[in-house]
Amino acid sequence: MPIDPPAATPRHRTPPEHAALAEVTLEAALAALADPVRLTLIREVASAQEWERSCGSFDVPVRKAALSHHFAVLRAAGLIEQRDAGPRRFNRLRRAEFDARFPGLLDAVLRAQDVEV
Amino acid sequence: MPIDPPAATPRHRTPPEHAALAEVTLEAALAALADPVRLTLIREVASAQEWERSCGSFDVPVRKAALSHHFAVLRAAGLIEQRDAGPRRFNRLRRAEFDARFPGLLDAVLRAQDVEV
DNA sequence: TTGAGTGTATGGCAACCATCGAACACTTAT
DNA sequence: ATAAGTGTTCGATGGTTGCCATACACTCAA
Repeated sequence: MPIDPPAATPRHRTPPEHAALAEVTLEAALAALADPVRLTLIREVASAQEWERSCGSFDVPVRKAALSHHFAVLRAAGLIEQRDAGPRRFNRLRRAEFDARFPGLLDAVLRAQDVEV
Repeated sequence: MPIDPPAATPRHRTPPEHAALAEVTLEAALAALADPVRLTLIREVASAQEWERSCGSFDVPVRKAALSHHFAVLRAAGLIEQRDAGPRRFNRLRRAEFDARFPGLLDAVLRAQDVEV
């Protein structure tokens, strides 16, 4: 593996990669949603403005390394898009695109009520 | 645990237990659907008559022990109901009940098209 | 330049899950 | 009684996953 030459101009963080929805399988989409932490993330980002929430602004009981992993899974499933702004990474739900790929799935998940205890 | 007394009349196999839909969590439902073998089972049982397909009649690339496990997961997720008839165990999709618990979810999953290769 | 803030990458670990072979239980037919 | 067919349970195994701590990379402000 070649070594990067020192950058003459200040390097920028490599922007996150996003999945093409056409290549997301149903199984991957369901697996991404079948996790309590990721479900919380999706619900919160769904109920916020686009690009409003940065990755660290979510109240989930995991450390930031695990959180970063969960966001990578959500990106790979085509569920969220991320954009860097300064030191933070902001999120939006890819609702229209995901709906086009899996019609009704995201709505059904977001509408589902949890059981009363 | 008490020992069963010898049965005077011929004993019957204990019928399968089915989940109460109210107690099925969204996470459990999604996890049950996020497996290729189980997805195949659900699709095939959905496109057949009720009580038409016995457990062994599905064309999935696993042995019967794993198959039995997958059916247990689908039962626990409230997705299928099973009934014994002779030596076989027949299946039906609990479509109406599952729809009432998670409106639109099963339809979205069954409507989802797989990616063309 | 230094430091604080934010997020990612890596390595390790524990828990979970899908699978199998084997043994078992039950039903039906011979 | 025997045998064939169907399905479950058990124990073991290998792979995956979720998590953490640590180290690193980048941005911005002081």
